[in-house]
Amino acid sequence: MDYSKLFKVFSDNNRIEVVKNLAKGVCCSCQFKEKFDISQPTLTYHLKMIKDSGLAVTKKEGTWNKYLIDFDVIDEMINFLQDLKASGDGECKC
Amino acid sequence: MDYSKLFKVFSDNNRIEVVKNLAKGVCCSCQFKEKFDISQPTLTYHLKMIKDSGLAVTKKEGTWNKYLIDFDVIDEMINFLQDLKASGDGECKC
DNA sequence: TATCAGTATAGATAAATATCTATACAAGGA
DNA sequence: TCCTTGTATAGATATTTATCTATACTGATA
Repeated sequence: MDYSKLFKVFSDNNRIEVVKNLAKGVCCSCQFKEKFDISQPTLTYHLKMIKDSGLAVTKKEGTWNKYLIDFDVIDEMINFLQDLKASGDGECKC
Repeated sequence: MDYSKLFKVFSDNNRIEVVKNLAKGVCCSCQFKEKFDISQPTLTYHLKMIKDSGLAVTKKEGTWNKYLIDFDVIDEMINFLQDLKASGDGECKC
């Protein structure tokens, strides 16, 4: 699990919005076009990045290519952050 | 709260390691030097970025500048991801 | 089969990023 | 007050990123 790749998805505000929409079930590019002020190739670029990180999977249905969030991966991110919290108490050990 | 800035902190593997160390209470730069193969100015650059995101605060003690993780901010990130999960069921609504 | 709609790739580019070396600043101690 | 140590800034640079336009590919349908 490459956490840097995963967290990088959320390092861009356009991508955060794309992911939020995917999570809500907006899975077709056609629906994004109305919502964002970015070109179709740029949207494809972001979707590919989200897919490559492991956060989404694709399902081809005829002409449409559906992107679906893998909620287990979000859980892994949450676990990562919770482990980080549990690893210390914030006190300096110097 | 600028989530893109916050998540960007974790988009670089060196920074992830720095944050992990900070969380464990390794708060002085001197201790990082032995652990990482990066120069002192590069480490300062990463620490500044972590601070600017809000994930850490600094406390000057004489010559030393201590960096301390704000665990509440990690909680906010966890909440963000949990809200994302709660926002849908992964089913396509097209 | 020719066309159309949806999607992806190629190529270009401006901006951001991660890194370095050299230098400056700041606080404590000889 | 000068030196040392810890830290930050300046300036340079190679790489990565986000974005675009133009083009290609892929299925469905007339």
